[in-house]
Amino acid sequence: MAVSSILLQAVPPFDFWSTLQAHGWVDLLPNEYQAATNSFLRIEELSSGKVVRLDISAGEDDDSVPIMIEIQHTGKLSGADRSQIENAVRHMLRLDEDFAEFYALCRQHGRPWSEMLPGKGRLLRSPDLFEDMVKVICTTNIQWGGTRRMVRELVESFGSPYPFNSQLKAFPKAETIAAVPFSEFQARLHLGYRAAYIHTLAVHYAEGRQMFNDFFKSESSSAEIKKKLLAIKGIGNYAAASILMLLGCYDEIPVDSVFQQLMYQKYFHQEDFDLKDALVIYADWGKWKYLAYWFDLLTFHQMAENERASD
DNA sequence: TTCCAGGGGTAGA
DNA sequence: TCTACCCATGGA
Repeated sequence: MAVSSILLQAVPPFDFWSTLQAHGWVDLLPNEYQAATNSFLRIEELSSGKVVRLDISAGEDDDSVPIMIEIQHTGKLSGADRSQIENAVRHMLRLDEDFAEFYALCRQHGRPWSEMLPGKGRLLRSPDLFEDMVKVICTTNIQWGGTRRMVRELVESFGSPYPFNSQLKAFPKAETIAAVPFSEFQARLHLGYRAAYIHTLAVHYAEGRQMFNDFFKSESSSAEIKKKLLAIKGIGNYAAASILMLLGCYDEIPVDSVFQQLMYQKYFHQEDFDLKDALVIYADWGKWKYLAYWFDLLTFHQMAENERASD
């Protein structure tokens, strides 16, 4: 086994821990949170075919936050391999996104947003859009434990194994799933009615990867991207808002049971409400609605947790 | 055993 | 645009 390393610099303010913990993505394979070191590992299949293990952690510094990537691999990493790993981690941690405008809005709003510390607000994502789209479909109409199970089944059944520990696998490529007959794909996993959505997505993604990657182009408005997302079977309003967030567009709220529960408990005093009235609550956040809602949700749960602890 | 989850597709109004 | 109904699966 060979070990290499890459050091990145995150421009402050940057909060590594909250980026990992802000939503559940760090707990979905092939990511694995390492609580003892406040880091996470990830098995990544590179374009060169190498399957490597990444251990990603962060240090403390006043001027910049060093992001350390330890890479365990076979043979020698090429320049292209190293570049791909660096870009993947930059993308996952959103090192190139600028949240200054959001932080300024937080300071203008009252609590809880005024307590938003700069550096927070980022939500971890996957290096590849296909992985994030599949994972979002796996969050629909199921509890979180079911999402973790379905993603685990996908990785264990179709992911490329890490050469030094075949128990560890990368997230399956769209091409890999597309090459499996649907009947076999459906039989080997327990995805319910989502099996057809995910298999069809894999086929289309493998055929037209560039079309999906065009979602990242800045000239596409989030409304245009949303329209394209809604045309994909298995993706409705909730999933589209979630995928837009993962793409870096925060202007749509993912209306699901979690959102409804927050509205019911915090804003409508345990009474029925109209969805339009609920969405008005975040209307003045413009293109930052998702982050405003998500921080509201996290702090509401944190306060409830604190109250339980003090009882 | 029943209910429903970090919903979505479809048909019909 | 809105509503009713159906969809697989497994945890609570």
